[in-house]
Amino acid sequence: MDEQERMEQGTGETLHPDLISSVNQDMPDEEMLYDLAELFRIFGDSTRIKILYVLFEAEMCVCDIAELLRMTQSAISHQLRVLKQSKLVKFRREGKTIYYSLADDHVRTIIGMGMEHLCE
Amino acid sequence: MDEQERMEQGTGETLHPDLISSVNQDMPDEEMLYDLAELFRIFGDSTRIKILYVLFEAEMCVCDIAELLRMTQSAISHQLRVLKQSKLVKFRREGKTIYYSLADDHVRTIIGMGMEHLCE
DNA sequence: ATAACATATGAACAGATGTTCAAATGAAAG
DNA sequence: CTTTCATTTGAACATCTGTTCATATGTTAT
Repeated sequence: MDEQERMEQGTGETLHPDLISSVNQDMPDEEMLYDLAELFRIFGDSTRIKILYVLFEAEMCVCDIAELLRMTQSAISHQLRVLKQSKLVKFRREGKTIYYSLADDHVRTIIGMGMEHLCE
Repeated sequence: MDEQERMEQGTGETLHPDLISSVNQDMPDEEMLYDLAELFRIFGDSTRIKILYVLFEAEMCVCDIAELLRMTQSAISHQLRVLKQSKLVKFRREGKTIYYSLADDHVRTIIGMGMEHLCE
């Protein structure tokens, strides 16, 4: 076993102690990574993805979305609540009906990235 | 109910029928949207996000990652399996140890997009 | 006021998900 | 072969998640 091998395999405690302490310093704080995961978790449900996709094209009221996706209005409303809390959609009231739309262009970009990854 | 009522759209049928049929035609097929959601679901867990983040910096073996994240090697292995199946990480064997690394640059881009959305 | 309608909400349930634990591979060394 | 080490795997468990159902809120019209 030569010197290089010895460096790589370490002595017993850890396999690559230098690498570990080096990477440890560059890690963003716990909370940010948690928030990041939480953001992606929102996109990680096909009902929500469909809602966002549908809102790509136009603002829409709850019952429109419900019919488009052939789901109950309640289910859609629950998911819109999640999307609202994550600031991914916004809404405006017009009489009895409430129109939802995408909050900003990041949604488009993020979903676009996902599409690109799939089409390979 | 009579015919006149039916024609007048007051029957509770739909709020915006034209919009619905228009958007309906532009919808990608069900399966693609499902796959898209599934891709994002992978990013939607903080353990997996941390693993990916750590692999930004260097290829690493399972026990390194486990120590960096202060988690059991088993938990890490289970998650690496998920990431492997989604083609987000790749690996190579070198003796007893297995080195994992990012499969391609899409991972970086997608996570980057998420970061951008958060920092607003 | 009441009725009709669009949406929201809470509780409950089934199914999915992440971690742990114990045991099983698989590879190198003695 | 046996031991040791790095990793994988399966089952069990507790937690989380999405939908449904029934009910509540809020708005407009009668």
